[in-house]
Amino acid sequence: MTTTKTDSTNDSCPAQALLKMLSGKWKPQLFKLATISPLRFNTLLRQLEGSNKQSLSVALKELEEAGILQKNVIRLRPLHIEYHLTEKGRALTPIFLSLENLV
Amino acid sequence: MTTTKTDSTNDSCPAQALLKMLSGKWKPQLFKLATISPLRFNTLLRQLEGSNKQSLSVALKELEEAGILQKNVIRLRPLHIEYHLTEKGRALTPIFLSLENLV
DNA sequence: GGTGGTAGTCATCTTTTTTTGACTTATTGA
DNA sequence: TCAATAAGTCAAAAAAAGATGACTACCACC
Repeated sequence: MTTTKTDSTNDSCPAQALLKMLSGKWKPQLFKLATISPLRFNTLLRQLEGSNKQSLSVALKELEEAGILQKNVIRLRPLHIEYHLTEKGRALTPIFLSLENLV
Repeated sequence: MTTTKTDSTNDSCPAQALLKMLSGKWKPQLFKLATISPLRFNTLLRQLEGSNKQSLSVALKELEEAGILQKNVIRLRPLHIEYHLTEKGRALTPIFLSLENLV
């Protein structure tokens, strides 16, 4: 069984999944904020007007699954969680900036 | 009427619209194919398995409106139309490739 | 044992995107 | 003028993404 099925959706375009993931609602903002400082859930919820728990939760989880953000639990009084850029996330930063410059 | 409304969706993230546009279904493939040779409608329809007229039509139109592709009418026997990269589209190419290398 | 803060989940509803299939326009060669 | 090919459009349905509001878990302090 060699390659019989032509999966034109993904085969030909490795960037597709990454692009789609990056472009989901709130994701570009989250990524950009993360290049500045680690993210915290309720802070984001207040910061990003019009956002909501569910969407942020999903967005953060997907950025995490894509290996762009990493979750850190911080044992403080009311228990904090911080999301910060991974190495892959940092590698993405200059690409993101050149995209912005193109606009 | 100065800026009263805080449009946090776009203000803070110039790349967002471009990312969203680029990530629509079929768009990354169309872009990538266009970096190789000009695109033709029915050829794409056969080439991209699972695609359909409507989606390709919309995708091509949006890539055109975004200034990435340009439409050329070629007066041949059954009338051909070619979509080719604009300068902006060519500027995007290296960014696209670095995205692919990141995956 | 009740209150308050952080960080969520869950079911449901709404909105946006994508697909389907029938129909349209333009040109040309027989 | 009829058939064939290229390049679409349009209305409707289906699927995916996003929003809403209620609820949960964990800890600490009073």
